[in-house]
Amino acid sequence: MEQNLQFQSQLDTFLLDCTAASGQLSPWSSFGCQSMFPDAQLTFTDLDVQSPGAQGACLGEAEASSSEEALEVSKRRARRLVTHQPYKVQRHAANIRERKRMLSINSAFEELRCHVPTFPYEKRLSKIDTLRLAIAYIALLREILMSGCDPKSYVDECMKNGYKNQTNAIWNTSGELIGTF
DNA sequence: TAGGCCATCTGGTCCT
DNA sequence: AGGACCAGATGGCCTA
Repeated sequence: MEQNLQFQSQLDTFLLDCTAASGQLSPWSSFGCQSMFPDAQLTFTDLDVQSPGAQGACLGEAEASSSEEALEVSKRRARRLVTHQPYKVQRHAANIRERKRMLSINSAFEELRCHVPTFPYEKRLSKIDTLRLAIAYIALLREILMSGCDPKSYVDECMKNGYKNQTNAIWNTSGELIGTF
């Protein structure tokens, strides 16, 4: 946990440094991420052409059926074009924020993994397995509470008979849920 | 080699 | 206006 905080603060400092670097784009791509813009001198027009997302957006815009929609789309585009001088800088800052956001989500997943029981030999739970197992685990705990039985004997009983909760998900600590929620 | 998982980038939308 | 959140696209890595 403490390591986490330390890492977070180091990351914050680093990210701020990158952003503050005289408004220039930092060479983030050299830090292991695959930048869509290997050339930092790309113009906005280049971005429009090269970005797959932008292509999709343009496609969607082209598909706007009604004239009102088309008008709204072109207005939106114009607004974008007008405010684009700092577009690259804004986009880069947004990317940094997004990475930070994903990091915080991932650290929350790590924390959740610590609370979901697995066997030591099991490989690291994926995100989706972590969520599903957490749901099943909570359901099990709830059932133990509702039963009023001794938790250990309840679990022993489950192990003996094969656990099947009320949502039809079969409890399996290897991260595989047989059946559906 | 295909499929699963993941990180990253991106544009859109909503909220403050 | 700017930030948070989201979902789609893409490419890398790993494993069966």
